[in-house]
Amino acid sequence: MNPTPPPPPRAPPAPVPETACRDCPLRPLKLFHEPTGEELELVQSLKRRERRLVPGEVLIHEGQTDAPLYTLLQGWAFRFKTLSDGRRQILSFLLAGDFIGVQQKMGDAAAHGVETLTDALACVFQRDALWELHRRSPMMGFNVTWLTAHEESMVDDTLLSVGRRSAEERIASLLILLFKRAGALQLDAGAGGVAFPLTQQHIADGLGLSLVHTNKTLRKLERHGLHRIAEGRLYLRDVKALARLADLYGDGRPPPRPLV
Amino acid sequence: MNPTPPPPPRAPPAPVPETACRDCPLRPLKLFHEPTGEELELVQSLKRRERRLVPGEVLIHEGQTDAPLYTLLQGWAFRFKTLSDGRRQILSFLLAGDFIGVQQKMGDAAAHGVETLTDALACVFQRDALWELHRRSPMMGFNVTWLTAHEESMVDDTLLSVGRRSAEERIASLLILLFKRAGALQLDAGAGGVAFPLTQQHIADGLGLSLVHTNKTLRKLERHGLHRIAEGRLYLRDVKALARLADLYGDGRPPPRPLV
DNA sequence: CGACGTCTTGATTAAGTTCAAAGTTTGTGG
DNA sequence: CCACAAACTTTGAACTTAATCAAGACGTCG
Repeated sequence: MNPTPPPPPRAPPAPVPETACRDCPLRPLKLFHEPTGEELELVQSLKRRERRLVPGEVLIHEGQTDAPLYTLLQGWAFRFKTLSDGRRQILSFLLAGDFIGVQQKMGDAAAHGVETLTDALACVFQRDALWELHRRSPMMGFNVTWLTAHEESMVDDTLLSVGRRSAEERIASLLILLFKRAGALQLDAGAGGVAFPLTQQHIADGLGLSLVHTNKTLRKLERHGLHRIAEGRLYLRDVKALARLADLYGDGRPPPRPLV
Repeated sequence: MNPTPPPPPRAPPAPVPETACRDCPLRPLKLFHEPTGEELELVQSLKRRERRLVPGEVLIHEGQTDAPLYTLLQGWAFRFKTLSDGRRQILSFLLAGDFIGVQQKMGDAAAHGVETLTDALACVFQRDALWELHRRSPMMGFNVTWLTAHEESMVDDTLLSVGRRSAEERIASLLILLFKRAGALQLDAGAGGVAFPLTQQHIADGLGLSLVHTNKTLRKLERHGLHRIAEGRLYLRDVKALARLADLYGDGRPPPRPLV
């Protein structure tokens, strides 16, 4: 079917100074709820350390039993599952502000792996942070539920794509969705495109397509002037046409969401 | 691509006596956590009423903005999304004990529809029950997060299937998974098979396949003696072979989970 | 330079879709 | 209890999309 080569290994990260939650680089983005001082303190108290990662580094191994909780502070990553013969499906892409590891419910084995696409920085929380969050702040607990539900609805979208959209449609919708997410995180909106660290293999694995067919479809859309990917950036040339292809409805800015 | 005919309409349900949470028919199944008296009272206080449903009835419409929260007490249902030309993807199947509606985050439009497969009974909760649950019982809030994460991990599994498994493999894994879930809910284990209300169209829509190909693949597996579906029941004849096909690992009983 | 990872393209093949048509089961009303 | 309609299942045949196979081009890094 569709095996995927093993991820590229690289040198381990060097130690770095820590960021205080109150100085979290993500807060100024007004993409998130304004936390109270108490909430900030609570999160800070649960944060164990930071972890700096290089591209292709595995944050959580499939089947790992003791994975901690993370919040991605910088960079891109993705969640994935693999079949025993190597076929891989990327379940979702993770960007700054995404919460990682709620799925491996309590002491259970991680049902999916997490790997970085770029250099990245992640907050590491102690294993019982999830419970502490709920126990000590119902609001933060509620936020975690919200984030988890939000994450699920992104997987729902992908499942719709992979199950029912053609290759062209899948790619169009992925490009639009990632463009929006990445755009929301960078100060200057879409003008000069957004950073786009995926290889075609990642796109293929995220959409249930083969590498070759992904390439051909991507080229076709590009030839028709719908988009362009160059030097690690994505430019949408004809959002209308892409949206039409993708059969995407909603377009409003995403509502503010919690940050843990 | 793959349009789906509209769901069959039927007469509206008649009013019925309500069930008290403390007499919840699901509790005895020891499939769920043992709730404290307080928790039971809390849930009871948030429960508004019950809703009895016939097969093919829509519990939540795609895009509906004021959908309440439900817990499915009896029967089967499924969550789905539809493309504007009618192609439909079933996102997950819902069985007794499943919590419905967490995804439509707070006052937002439901991103997916929910429809029954059988006669069903659902507990209806007031709209702010999600928050009340968190606020008044961190443990119940935590349970909601757990359930949401669990639900996501089921979608993850389906995405792996639809993205990377062949038709045979997809069907094998769906049959096994549903067999386990349904089996866990009926007192007598798999001996005589489990109730199985899906039509081939539902299987197709759940696996991203066409109806015709689903039928052919199903027949093939049946001819090879792997399973049998008859009179609305599913019998697994060769679980080993099915599991091998599906490339399924874990087999232990599912851990007890919360019931809200 | 050579090795490796990524992208690109053409040719061939296979899995799955679409079309068409019967056959079967189930529910309804007379 | 029968007749009929509707929904569901089954099968064959033609067609299409996407996978697989095979090479080559390009770029980066040691």
